[in-house]
Amino acid sequence: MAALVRGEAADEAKGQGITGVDGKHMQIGEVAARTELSLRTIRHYEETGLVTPSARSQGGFRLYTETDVARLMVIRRMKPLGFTLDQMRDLLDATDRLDADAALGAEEREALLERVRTYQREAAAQVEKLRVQLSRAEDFEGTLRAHLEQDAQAAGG
Amino acid sequence: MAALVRGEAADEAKGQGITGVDGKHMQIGEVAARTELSLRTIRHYEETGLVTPSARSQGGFRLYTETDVARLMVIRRMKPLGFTLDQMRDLLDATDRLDADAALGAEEREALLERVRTYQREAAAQVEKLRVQLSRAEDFEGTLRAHLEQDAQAAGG
DNA sequence: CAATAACTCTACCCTAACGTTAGGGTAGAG
DNA sequence: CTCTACCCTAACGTTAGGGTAGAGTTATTG
Repeated sequence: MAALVRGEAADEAKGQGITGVDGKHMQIGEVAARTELSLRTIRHYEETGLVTPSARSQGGFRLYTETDVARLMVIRRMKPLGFTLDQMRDLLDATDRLDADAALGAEEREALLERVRTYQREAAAQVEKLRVQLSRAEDFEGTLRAHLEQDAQAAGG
Repeated sequence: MAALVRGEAADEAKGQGITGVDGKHMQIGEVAARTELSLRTIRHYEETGLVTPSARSQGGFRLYTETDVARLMVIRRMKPLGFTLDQMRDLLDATDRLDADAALGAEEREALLERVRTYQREAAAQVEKLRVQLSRAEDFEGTLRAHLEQDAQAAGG
């Protein structure tokens, strides 16, 4: 099991001031606090089929498990890679099915793997882009600071 | 002069297969190639008042100078910092006016400097965010690769 | 059993920064 | 002319949410 998304750590939750409706499920607000994602974002992820809450309350409140939260965390890590939500859904689907392991035709299995490999390559490429962006940003920030210092000189001298 | 945007390097341009309509101006396509920005993006920057081409041809083609290109390059470096186009316009306005140097009331001058300083602080903060994102991205990419390797094992063993 | 605070729901409109057509004009070579 | 390679405007589409309204739900307290 090398699941991208792992859950079932509900035990740990109890001890932490977590209001857990029934100790196993939590409402969207708590999930938002823990993932640092907005309510709107989390709902949006559901709208686009990225993360569906494991349950709903009688009154219709979304109820999430630790697994759901873990999945959201994965998505949060993916975000900087610039994937669209659709791509993320696609990738998570693939890894989910690979992890379900069980009985997959060798052919289907290979197809899934190839899909994941493609994303991995794209991810690597994006990491490179991020590096470039970071250095450009640093560069700019430096220029800006230099500009200020130099300008302060102009004023003082 | 520590201008954020510098131009007037038209000399260097001549030697480089640049079609320069009249040696001093170039059309949008060439600008796009040199800045690695899309035509749409460049036009959009004009729509929002970020970079106005220095001239137009008889027929209405946008004509850019080296200075314009330099300005676009600055913007490109700013992009990863997550500023909005409005903020960039604002900042470029400020630095432009500071560089025009000449006669600025000490008061106005200080106001401009403070504006720039604010952006500089925000830039620094964003650089930090970018670092976090980069590390999250690397992290994810690594996880994904590990996942694949591990999965290859599962298949082989 | 209210009442109430705190939270959540759906539905819908709004935004930024472009992408993407569609339909048409321009520059310059042959 | 006519071709080809560019360029133009106008306008709607897309992505990833933000914000708000109006109404319902849960948990708590008297």
